[in-house]
Amino acid sequence: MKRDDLFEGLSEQQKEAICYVEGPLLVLAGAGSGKTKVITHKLLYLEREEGLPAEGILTVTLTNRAASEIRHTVAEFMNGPEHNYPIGTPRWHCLQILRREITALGYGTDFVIYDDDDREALIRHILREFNIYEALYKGVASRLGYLKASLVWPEEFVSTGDGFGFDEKLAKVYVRYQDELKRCNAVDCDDLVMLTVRLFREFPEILEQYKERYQYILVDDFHDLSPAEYEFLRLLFANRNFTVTADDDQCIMKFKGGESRNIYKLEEDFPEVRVLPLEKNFRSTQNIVKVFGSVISRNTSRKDKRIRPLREKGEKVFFYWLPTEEDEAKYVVKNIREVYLRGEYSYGDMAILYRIPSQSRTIEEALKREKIPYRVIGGENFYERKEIRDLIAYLKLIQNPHDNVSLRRVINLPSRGIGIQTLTKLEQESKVKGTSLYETIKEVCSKRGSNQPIVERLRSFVKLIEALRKRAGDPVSEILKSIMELSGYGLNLSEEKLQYIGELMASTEETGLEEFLEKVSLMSSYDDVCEKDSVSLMTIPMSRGLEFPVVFIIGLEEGLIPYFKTLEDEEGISDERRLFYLGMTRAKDILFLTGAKKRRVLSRLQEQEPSRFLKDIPRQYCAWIEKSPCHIPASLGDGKKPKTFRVATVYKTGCRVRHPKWGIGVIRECYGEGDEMKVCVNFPKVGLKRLAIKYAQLERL
DNA sequence: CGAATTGAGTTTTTT
DNA sequence: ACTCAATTCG
Repeated sequence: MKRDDLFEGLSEQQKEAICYVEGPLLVLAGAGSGKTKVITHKLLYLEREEGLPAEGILTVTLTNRAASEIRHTVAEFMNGPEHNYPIGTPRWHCLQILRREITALGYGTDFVIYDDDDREALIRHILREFNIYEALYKGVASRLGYLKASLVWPEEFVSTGDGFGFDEKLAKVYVRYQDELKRCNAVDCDDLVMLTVRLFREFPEILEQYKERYQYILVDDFHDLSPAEYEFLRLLFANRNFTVTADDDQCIMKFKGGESRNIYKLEEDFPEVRVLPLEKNFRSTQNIVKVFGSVISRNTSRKDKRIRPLREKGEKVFFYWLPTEEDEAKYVVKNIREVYLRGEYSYGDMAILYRIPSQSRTIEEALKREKIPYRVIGGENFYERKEIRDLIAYLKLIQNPHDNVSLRRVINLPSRGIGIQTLTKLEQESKVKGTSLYETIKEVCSKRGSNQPIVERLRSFVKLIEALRKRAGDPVSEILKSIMELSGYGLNLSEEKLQYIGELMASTEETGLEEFLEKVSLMSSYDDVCEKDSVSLMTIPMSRGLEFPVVFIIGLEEGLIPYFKTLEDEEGISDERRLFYLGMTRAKDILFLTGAKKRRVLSRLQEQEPSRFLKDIPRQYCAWIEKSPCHIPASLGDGKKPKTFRVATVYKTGCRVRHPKWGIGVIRECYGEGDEMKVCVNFPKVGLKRLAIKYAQLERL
């Protein structure tokens, strides 16, 4: 492949960013300016032109999705299969390092990873033990996560705590929690980064080794890294060969100290860093750029950047203000249909974005009614289902029987007659002896003479786990089968749940146990977004890094955007504005904004005010339509002629028909009446066809 | 010990 | 309105 291919279609600024290798580089990139492209192509450039081995280039992304996209593009350019080059999220990289080096910190290399659920379970257990109001566990969990992401170790927190009340208790819980993890040979998700930093700090020779290995470092979405992740990279940055891309306007992860902290910190830590702006917006039409540009410009304390639209004016941005949320849903669906019938876009090109997950319900109902295919991204995660998590707990226990959290989860699943009383006794004993629960149970069982029924039950449980552990080397699907057979789990499970389990088995195929557990625990909402031809629904943060030709943002009301919980300080409003901005920047061609006057919030009907952010939008770029009881006349402007489609008696737009030759298709448009009616039908394999009902032998489905 | 009923708390976003 | 957890009864 030629060098030119690498630069095809790139702006001068992008090329410059790619070729600059003389020192650290910070690419300040506006939305839609192709910053991920810079990262990907720079990786290829370094490999091809600078002669660096691809294994020696550390590439960091924020999401697994972004990582696999880069991996995929790289493979494409190299005309080869996908390699396991070091491309991944900070956690993924840290995990790779810890698997090799963690013994230095006193853990075993076969440590398990606790996900958020496990963490919560453990915290609840500790709270109960400390006699702290157990319902606080959620708050405690998030505080602990925050502390860890901020790189505050338990012992540090004990000394910095203000010494009274809640923080003191929290410190105690934190210490205990961390101890317990180590005793179970487990790390939680935040530990991955925190422990790697500790490893690098305490063992400089290990850090040296990795600095040598990674000759160049590429970081995408640098602005959203946690302090711990920043520190992890800063340590590796020491040889000063790195490129990071950042946009403070898109920063939506809030960590202490404000939005562009990472960017300022980087400039502080590496004063020689070169800053290169990326200002051209390739993605959105002029109107859209003008609209989101004027919204974000109201934020103070941001790095000044221009965004220059490259594209044509495009369609105006639509705004609808409607009486109720049901009307809003209807309008959205109606417009989806209209845009779809115009023929340029398919359902997969459209996305509906909202602030909180519960907003999806009304929209979903409307879409269902109209039979429009859709998918909710990041909704019910497959791996969050109870039955799946139960089985995963079994798997974790097989890998590491000292994992108390998983043991507590499965010991009475299915019911083995081992209840809380027994468990409490066992826990007391194991606390005295300082052994894991599993060891304690084994000990109890080995005592001869005790033939109480309860001991018998424990024995059969141990027997089960031992038998399963013998299969630990099998592929996961085999292990799962054994679990089902030997444990009797699933004997009285619903057909539906069994089906999910079947799906789980099918999805694991030949994967090994360790590999599988790692994949699961690092996964968040990893859904491939653009695969099927259906409308995507998701929260705005979920949409980060994606783009869609047609975007709807719903619920543009005070209390929702900006969300009422964030209204306390100026900082919160800025965060919300960035969030709104992020959502709008996802749109390529058409952007719809909607809001409703009446909405159900927490089961009560509420009167809503239009979002304050709407005031920042200059009307000349919009078609502004307010249909509310207060009858504010729509601002005139040319708007778009409302496209109405004739609804025929028998054949309607959107319905499915079968043609003898072309098979099944969808009617996109109808013309004329009665006998004279003609329809425009889209056949998946053949394309758009115009047919007269009179002659074509169509069959309505 | 397990099932059923009642009651409380809950919806901000993510790795 | 809905989900999750605790309590009480069998």
